[in-house]
Amino acid sequence: MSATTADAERLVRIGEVARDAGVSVRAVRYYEQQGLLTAERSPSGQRLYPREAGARVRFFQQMYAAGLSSRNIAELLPCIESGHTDAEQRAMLHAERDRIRAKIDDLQAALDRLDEVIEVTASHP
Amino acid sequence: MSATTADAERLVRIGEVARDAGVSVRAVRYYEQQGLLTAERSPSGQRLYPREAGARVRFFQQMYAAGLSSRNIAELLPCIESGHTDAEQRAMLHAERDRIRAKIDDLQAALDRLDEVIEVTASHP
DNA sequence: CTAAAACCTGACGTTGACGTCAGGGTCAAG
DNA sequence: CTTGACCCTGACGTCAACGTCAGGTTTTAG
Repeated sequence: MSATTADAERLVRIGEVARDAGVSVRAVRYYEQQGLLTAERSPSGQRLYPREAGARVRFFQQMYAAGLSSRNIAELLPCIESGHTDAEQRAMLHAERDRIRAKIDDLQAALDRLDEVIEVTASHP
Repeated sequence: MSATTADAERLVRIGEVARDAGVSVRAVRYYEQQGLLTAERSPSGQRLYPREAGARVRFFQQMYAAGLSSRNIAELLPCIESGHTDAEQRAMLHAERDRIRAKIDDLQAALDRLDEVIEVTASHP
């Protein structure tokens, strides 16, 4: 009830965002440089983030882990925030999805090969 | 029947291996440099490979795609060829298998997130 | 008030799997 | 015989997501 204008102050500094997301401070600055993240500045110039910043950074990590580049993620963000996509964005989304699917299949195939090796060599200690 | 000593001559040059495996000639030379591949040499110094070399290179590609390094693959090869492993090798094999499994899960999670975005934005053209 | 902890801006370093260029042999075909 | 197509050995270039160091300001704990 008392939270309409009062908690706009609930801002955190970069170190907390980094710890929250499990990445380095350097990484968070890098994301800003890549246009993935923006920050207010304190009078002395320190970055101030809303508390959701940590979750946002974890999302970046998830996308990076899936093989998306900073550029891809940057293109992805407006789609999420606006809920709207143009033709080019839809094409990108589908291409990335297909790429990830293919990669999962590749990984599964590689996993099977490794398991073969493990099984065969398990009987010959 | 006539193939006991006669087809040791069935050797191919690097370009054919590369085409066969779908990689660059440079890549094949790189694999040799990493100790993954050995080649005979013609009198003039050209590399000569047995015809299975293409399949071998495709195997490398599969492992690279799974995130193994040249070093990992190099450690893997003797396990395959000898069918024997020591403790360190078994540890590596298990570690890599677990890593790949975890990566598949990560990719699946990322895929789900992407699909969410695609589904949401599909209704808002 | 002071020292440690955290932040700032550059800017160069790292890593791996190649790409690419330089400069030069080799080999079947016409 | 010469023109391509293919091969050779270095050796420097690339790209992305940070790591790391330098040199300096700010915030916090005591």
